[in-house]
Amino acid sequence: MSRDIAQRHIIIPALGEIFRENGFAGTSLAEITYRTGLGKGSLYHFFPKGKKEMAEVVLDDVASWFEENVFLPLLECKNPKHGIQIMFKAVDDYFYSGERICLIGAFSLDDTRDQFASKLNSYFTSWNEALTSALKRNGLANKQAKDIAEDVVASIQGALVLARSQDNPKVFTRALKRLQRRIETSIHE
Amino acid sequence: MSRDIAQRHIIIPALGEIFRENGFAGTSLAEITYRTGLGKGSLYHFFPKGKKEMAEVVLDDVASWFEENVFLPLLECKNPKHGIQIMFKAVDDYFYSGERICLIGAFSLDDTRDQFASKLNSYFTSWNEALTSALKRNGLANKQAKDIAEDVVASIQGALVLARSQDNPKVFTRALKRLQRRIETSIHE
DNA sequence: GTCTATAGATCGATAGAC
DNA sequence: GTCTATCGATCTATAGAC
Repeated sequence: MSRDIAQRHIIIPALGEIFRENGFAGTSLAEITYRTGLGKGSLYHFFPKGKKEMAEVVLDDVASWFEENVFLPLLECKNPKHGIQIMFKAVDDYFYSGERICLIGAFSLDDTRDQFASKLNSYFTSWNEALTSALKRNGLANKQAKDIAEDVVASIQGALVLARSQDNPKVFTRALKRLQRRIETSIHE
Repeated sequence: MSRDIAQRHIIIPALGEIFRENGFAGTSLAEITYRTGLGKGSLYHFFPKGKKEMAEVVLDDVASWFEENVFLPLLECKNPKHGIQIMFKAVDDYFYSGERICLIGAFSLDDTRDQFASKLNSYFTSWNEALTSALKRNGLANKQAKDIAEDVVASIQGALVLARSQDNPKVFTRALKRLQRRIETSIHE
């Protein structure tokens, strides 16, 4: 790995948090300079296309984390019930039990979406498909599996919105428990 | 009503759509000038505190629409099952069956929240409490009513996020139907 | 009340020294 | 590679003519 790429990777987590806090339009290069400790010259050396490229790299980083820690376990776990357990644990960890928002969801709401449409779309599509697959391997019919998967993925997003607006992370953890119970019930009936 | 206040009310819906499309940080006075047809002089005449005051007035407008069309029916409808029906119809109408986002939800996700915290918080709290009340009057126990209400309010937000990210409003209408069925089932068991 | 003109700050991005 | 200096554009907000 070249030093450039290595250096890029070092600041990606910081970039992610800045975009989370301020949104895409609300994030300035001045703040990125301040928070990363890198001057604009360095930033443009690593990200020649500027702020948009920084966001793209962050979105790719989020997607690959979920690929590895959520979608793959759902798709490949030998015991699909265990795959779903892994998903809920990973989701709880990733969103700091409700104290962190979903960058993909946030970018989806305003016209920021149009600049990153395919990345945002494929994130949720992959999640939906992976969870549907795990549910079907648990014995659910195709239609019901799709129904529950969409419900779960949407509910997680909604719970993050609600937890933020109420400044109460427990809204999120309560939702996760509800969803786990709902899946358990569906599988066992 | 003074002419100032009347004139203010005329442009509030336009302001709302602009903030919905661009977010708070992404909305410029230049675009507001262009879309409303009012010069900056006029805008600052009606909203002396500028962009922030415009957003506050829009948020109040959203809140009062929901008070009248969603929360009050839930709280006061003689037949609480009918109140819930009214809620789902109003929600479907308000969000244009999934083609419109929730401004309150969008403002909640990034640091915009901190500027409007109490308005965002009370919107969701009121919704939650009104729906909980209707569910209890349908015979549900307090705990279960609170549980379902939080689930429904969060799921609606999440479905709006998902519908936008997938550019597919049907994700939203499917979610509304799921939630209606879920409530029906809870009440009748 | 509504406009134009513009202040003063900040924006994203670039240039060039080192 | 990283910095400082700076460009031109755009930002919010104000001033003042009408």
